Amino acid sequence: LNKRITIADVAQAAGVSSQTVSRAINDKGEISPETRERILGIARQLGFRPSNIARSLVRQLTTTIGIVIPDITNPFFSEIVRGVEDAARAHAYNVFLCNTDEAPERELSALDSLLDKQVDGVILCSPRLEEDELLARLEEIPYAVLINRPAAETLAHVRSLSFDDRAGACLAVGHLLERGHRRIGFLAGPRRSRSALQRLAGYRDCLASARGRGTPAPGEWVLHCEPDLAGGERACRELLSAQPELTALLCYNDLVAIGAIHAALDSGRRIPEDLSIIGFDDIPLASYVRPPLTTLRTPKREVGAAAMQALVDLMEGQTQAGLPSNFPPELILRSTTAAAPEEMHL
Amino acid sequence: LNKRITIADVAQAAGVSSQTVSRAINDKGEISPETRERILGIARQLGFRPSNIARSLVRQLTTTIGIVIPDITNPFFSEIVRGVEDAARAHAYNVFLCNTDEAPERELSALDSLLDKQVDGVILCSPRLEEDELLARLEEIPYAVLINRPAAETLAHVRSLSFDDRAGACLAVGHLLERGHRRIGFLAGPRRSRSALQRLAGYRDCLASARGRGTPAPGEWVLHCEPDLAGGERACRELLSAQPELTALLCYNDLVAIGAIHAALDSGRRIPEDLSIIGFDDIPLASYVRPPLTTLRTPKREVGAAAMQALVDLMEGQTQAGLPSNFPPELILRSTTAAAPEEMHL
DNA sequence: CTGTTAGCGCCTTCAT
DNA sequence: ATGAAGGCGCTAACAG
Repeated sequence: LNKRITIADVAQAAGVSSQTVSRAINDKGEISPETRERILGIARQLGFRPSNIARSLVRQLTTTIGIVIPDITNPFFSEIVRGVEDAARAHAYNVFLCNTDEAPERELSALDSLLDKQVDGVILCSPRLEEDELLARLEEIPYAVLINRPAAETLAHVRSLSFDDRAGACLAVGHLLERGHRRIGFLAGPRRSRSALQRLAGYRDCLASARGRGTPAPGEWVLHCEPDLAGGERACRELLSAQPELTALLCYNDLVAIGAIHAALDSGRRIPEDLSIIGFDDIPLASYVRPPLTTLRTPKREVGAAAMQALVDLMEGQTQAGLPSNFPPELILRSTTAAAPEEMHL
Repeated sequence: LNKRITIADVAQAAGVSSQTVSRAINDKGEISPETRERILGIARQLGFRPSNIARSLVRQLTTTIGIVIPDITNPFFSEIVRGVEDAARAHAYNVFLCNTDEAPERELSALDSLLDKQVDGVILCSPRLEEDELLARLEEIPYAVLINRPAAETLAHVRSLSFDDRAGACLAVGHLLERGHRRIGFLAGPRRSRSALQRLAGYRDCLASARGRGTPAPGEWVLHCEPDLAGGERACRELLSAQPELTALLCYNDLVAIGAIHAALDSGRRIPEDLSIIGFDDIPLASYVRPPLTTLRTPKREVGAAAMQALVDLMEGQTQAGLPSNFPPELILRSTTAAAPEEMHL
């Protein structure tokens, strides 16, 4: 409709060169305060908005970043994204959101479209890409921060932050062991998820060391599943009917745990009297479910914010020294765990 | 590091003018198929990526849109955003995400930054801006779709989609009335939210008509609250202690309802025997909570997708005829509602 | 302190 | 079917 008004229009109206206008709006030193104010006044009055895309073209910087996650609908990721966006706003960045549904090819095309848009950096959350493909894409990206996936150390423009999933799983298993549980199952989440694998490793290690050397937990106690309510419900039903001797269940995340509670209750088990359940992440709803869920709290927002901060540091060429890169979960005791039923305590 | 490779580089390598390369990558007609293929081959081989920002500068189009919402952490909005993003991807748009925490000034600055980035359009979800400020901003935006806020009909570049909150609230109240409830409270959500006001209107109308002409529900049965778990919990506690005669509670959304269940259970009430509760939205967790929540399902993803489609139609100058703009909720009966206790049924 | 010249990478005329 | 000139809106690098 009404044509875009440019720096040249302002310049003409102010009777100066467009360069002077540029200096005024960019608050560069070399300009007299009076003319600066005068120009700014005229600009405002004309309704002038600098074109970021023109600016980006010359600066080769867009003050834009991308975040790619499996699914914004998952509370775990929406918390991370919130942390990222808050931090991004504080640094005057805008953020592109991309969902991939854990599909590697969607990850690829998300990264492609972000590269096309010339984002200054990207935050990649729980990538499912194969190592070589990930590395290939990472080479094209100016700066990247990976969440829950170690970065090749050779890449100076890439950083990696992780939740300490292994330690978290250990904490959970330790708690159950203390309460006398010995037959502990694990609803393990997606097979391709790194955090699922880490949590599995923590579960295995802790359980094995408690059972004495050379006696790992039976593989039948572990069942992979979709990381959502339906996945947890289905997996719990299946696992409990195959392994009815289990007295406790560690779950990949809170959604899975809540699904599992549902299935266990349906099967006539009482929680926690007959079956203890521990979740992972401590989503806001965890304490509102019945019974309130014992879980491992992961600092989701903090990690999101830290990822953005790391990205900014990377982009500004600052040092990364001293910034934490491994975020330990915290055990939150609520009401889904109790002493093991009919079990010899020590 | 390695300099960006441009259309000119490809042109040189192919021994043609950059114009020809441009024609090749844009698949314009006027070029021989052979040279086109040859150029495309060279481009691929050189790792050429067209610069979207240069392209945007000349075309004055960015294939980018923005969505502004109160909080991505709220499952209601994350579902809408997911619908938007899916549809956007299908149309080759990227989407900027902005959270406002329902703060009008944050809405303003979100819109500002989106305008600076020259998005082609924006989807504004549950805006809290005053009418005049909203209109002022809308004028600067090329195209906009509002969700849950009627647009001024004079604005040809703006469309509006809404959930039929009023009808939904009526449905809920009707269900409760049928079950014999007469003293029905409403945990009404944010005072400034339009959908809260609509739901309140539906609640009032239906209740008043049931109680006979001229006898509206007492104002003390309504309490506004934050639209989250803690808000619902607190408000329920307060409302029940002030109005212990209530036998049913309609809640602004599922989060509030779940918080309310928590508070009601804590106060010693049984649900649904002593108190019936109805939520709004049907978030995924609604059926996993104990007792499973009776609620009104709003088509969140569909509305998100419809909003994006409407925006695309607007941007492409297509007609909007026949597209729905009012989305009715559906009553989902689960286990938090029952017949009113000790009440004369009819 | 201010203005001029150039060019970011691409596409839209218009020629050829 | 292809090329040459010009410009999208802005800023860097020099002048003055």
